[in-house]
Amino acid sequence: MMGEPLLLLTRDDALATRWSALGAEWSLVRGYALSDLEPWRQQGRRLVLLDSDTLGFPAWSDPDWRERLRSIAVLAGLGQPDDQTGAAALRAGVCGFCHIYAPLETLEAALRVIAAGELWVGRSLLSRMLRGLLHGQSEPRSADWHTGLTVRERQVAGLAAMGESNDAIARQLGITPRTVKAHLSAAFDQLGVADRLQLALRVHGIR
Amino acid sequence: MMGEPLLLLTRDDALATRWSALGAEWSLVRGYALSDLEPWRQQGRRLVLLDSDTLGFPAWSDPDWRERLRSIAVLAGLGQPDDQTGAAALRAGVCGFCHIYAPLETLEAALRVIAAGELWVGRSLLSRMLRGLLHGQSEPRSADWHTGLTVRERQVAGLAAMGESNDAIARQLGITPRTVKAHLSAAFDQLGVADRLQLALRVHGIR
DNA sequence: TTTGCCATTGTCCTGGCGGCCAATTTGCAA
DNA sequence: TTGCAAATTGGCCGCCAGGACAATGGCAAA
Repeated sequence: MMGEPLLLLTRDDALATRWSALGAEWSLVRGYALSDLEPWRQQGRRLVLLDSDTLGFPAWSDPDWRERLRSIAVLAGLGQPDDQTGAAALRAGVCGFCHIYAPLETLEAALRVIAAGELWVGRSLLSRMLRGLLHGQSEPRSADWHTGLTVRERQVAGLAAMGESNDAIARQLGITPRTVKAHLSAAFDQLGVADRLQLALRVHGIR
Repeated sequence: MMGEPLLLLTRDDALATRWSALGAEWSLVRGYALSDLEPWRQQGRRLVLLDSDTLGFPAWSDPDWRERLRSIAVLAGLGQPDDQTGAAALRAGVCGFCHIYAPLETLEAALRVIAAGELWVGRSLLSRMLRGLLHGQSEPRSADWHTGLTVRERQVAGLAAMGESNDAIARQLGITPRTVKAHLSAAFDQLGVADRLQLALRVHGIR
């Protein structure tokens, strides 16, 4: 039950619930704002899991980030782990990033890596970085699958794209399965896809 | 209807049918064996779309490949576009590779690129190459999602992972939807997944 | 030849998914 | 204040997917 302290920084209670299963390996502490980072570091803690989706903080390009993240190991959960955002987050000083709704096994693996002082970078960004090296430029492509979607629709679409069922999504978000279907339908229309598999392919940059 | 000649090299009639839609941009010629490459080059043709799945040709490590592929632009369709296979194919001299059942838009884009003398390399390989550079070694991980699957099951699983419906798969393979379901069920059991979305995530290296 | 794997197809059935029509509440902007 | 957009939920209905149970023919190894 012990383990290194891990700060879960998110305003999304559903997300915090999802992350709470990490308690088996780390001592979880819930945070709600960026200002929680300062005391965390001063207490000698290092590990942080950061939700960049619901937190509504400054842009990654903000130079303040480097100071905020100094000497702490932050894993950033991104709504859309694409090249732009991921690279920006890395430049800002995070030690890694992954999908905001990544499976717990992935989060655990990533946290272990950054806890060991390494970097954890998703395949997506790596691919684009290398493509940029080869071709001299990187195309944004599917980086913005979520444009036109509302916040809630993004959440639902993100979970659906990770293989979650409507009921599971409903439970995690604390809403009715019916509402999940409503948001999903809206996302389908917006993205021009017919079902959740097509949506998943879109979200993950396939086709 | 004109356009640069493109050699479709496959023994899989269903695949050839699928590829036939490329006829809008290129003058398609069907090939059935590796020996068709030789006259193709001698006629001054360059573009080739190669099915490495059903062709049953020598391993990519075979040094003959470089000679066979000399001065022609070959896009290799791989059953499993992973780091091992992709890298080997590139070393063998192909100008690019992609999923054997990649959507036509992807094939078209790839063919245009290699027709222009560029390389077309999937994100998967790039990611792993860079990961190898960062960590000193590359883990096989999800590279072998197809182990334990029969040839037919791989075909079906591959198509399902690209978002095709059972009926669509049946039509493309010339079999009954019922048979597709049989192969899919077998694939589900083998891979330990419950539905086609989970299978897609597995196939594409997510989770 | 027997055994076993693979490909193929059939029917029945259940459950989840997605579409369609409709309603309420809340918060923000004109 | 009067909208308007977003979030929420309800019911109904049709379809496809996947599981259960079962069968046949081909082909290769033992």
